[in-house]
Amino acid sequence: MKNRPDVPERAVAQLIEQLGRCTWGDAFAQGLNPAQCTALRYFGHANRFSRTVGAFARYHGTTRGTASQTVKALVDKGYLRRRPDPQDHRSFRLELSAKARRFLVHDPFHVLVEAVAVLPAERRSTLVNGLQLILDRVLTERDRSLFGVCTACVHLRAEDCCLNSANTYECGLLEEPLSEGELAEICVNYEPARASRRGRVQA
Amino acid sequence: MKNRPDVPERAVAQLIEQLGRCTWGDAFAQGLNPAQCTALRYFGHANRFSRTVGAFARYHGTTRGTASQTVKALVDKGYLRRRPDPQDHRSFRLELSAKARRFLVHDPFHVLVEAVAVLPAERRSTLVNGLQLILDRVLTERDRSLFGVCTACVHLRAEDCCLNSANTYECGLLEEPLSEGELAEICVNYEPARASRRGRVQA
DNA sequence: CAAGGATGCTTTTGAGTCGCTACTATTTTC
DNA sequence: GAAAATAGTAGCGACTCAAAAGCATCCTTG
Repeated sequence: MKNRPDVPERAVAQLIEQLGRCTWGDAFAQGLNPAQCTALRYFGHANRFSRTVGAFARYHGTTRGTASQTVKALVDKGYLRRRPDPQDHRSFRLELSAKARRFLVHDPFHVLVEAVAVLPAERRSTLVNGLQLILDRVLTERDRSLFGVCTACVHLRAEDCCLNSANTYECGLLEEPLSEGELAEICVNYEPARASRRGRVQA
Repeated sequence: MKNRPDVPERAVAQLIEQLGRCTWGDAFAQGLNPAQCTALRYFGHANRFSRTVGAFARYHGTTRGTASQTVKALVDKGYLRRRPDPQDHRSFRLELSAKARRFLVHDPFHVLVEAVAVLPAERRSTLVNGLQLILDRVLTERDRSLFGVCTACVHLRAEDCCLNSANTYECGLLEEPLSEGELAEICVNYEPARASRRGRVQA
């Protein structure tokens, strides 16, 4: 059968596009549109500094106006609750309702997750690394914000002062303490720990 | 920095979603919308059996009606030419115009392709395999058509009859000869060569 | 060969998204 | 304090998309 001659980068790109498109199409299922599904997933995994309209707009690569409409729809439908930010009175924090959490359990997105799950762990690991590299690169190219978890962020400060088993963390940028659980949530202020972000010189 | 505890399939899925979304947003660039960009790319890589409205509709996971509109817009703008299918008088074959080829050269999609290109070839290879597996699985789950190249298709017949350097190919399904160049194009009649497609029993 | 159904495609229609511009309110900077 | 930056909202217009209805052609089956 003549093993394929080379692995053109084209093929990877095409697969990514089609897979993306695929997950996109699911979303009309439960009366929510794709943007709204993405938003719910986002607010389910974003840390407390990032659960705002603006941060979601950046994550989704859209305008604040559009993001505002998406969020409004979700609030009206009872999936999100908004409460004023105690520090910044222009801003609102958005929280998932129980209804939203229930939705996420049956998220059609799971088909994709399960499809990934059949790969052996090692395989998944290379996938994650590869995709993350590609994503970082593309986002940098477009001057769009990166999003990532604290454990890979340059701003994370771990203060294992006294006991070594119960060390505390904080965000060096915002100077806010971080609970253990929050370390795995994605953040709008993420900056890769290793200097993998090229360019970004001016402005 | 506490290396990450496990590689949850969630992460892969999330990356795929974000990357997909990312390429989606580009597309407004040149006066074309995302669907139209995808269509141009599709018709640039689909083989002659698959350059029809219906095949594109299946590829894109949309209705023929919607696909028809997309194609019509591209024809009106001079990106696609349609000519009647000599065999089936209901159908039309769609061909890229020179304008379309020029567009594809500057396709914003290339940012993604180039981002992929920085990975070493071996890495890309595992990426392709992994993503292909995921995609096949997801598409099967949704009862959607798979698309793939002849070289990986069960219908390919290679007839290296006389000279071994100049062997000819044909599609066993359509019983049509295939040129060497066509082997790398994607086809709507693709069926994976290895029996990797589970289920699909009835109808 | 004729009837019925399947297939390929188009058109229309209506709901709904998205991005743009303009706007208010709050915060920050100087 | 005034000016600039930032968070968010509101309204508008362009446009997508899916659904349904319709037409032409092809294919079966008697």
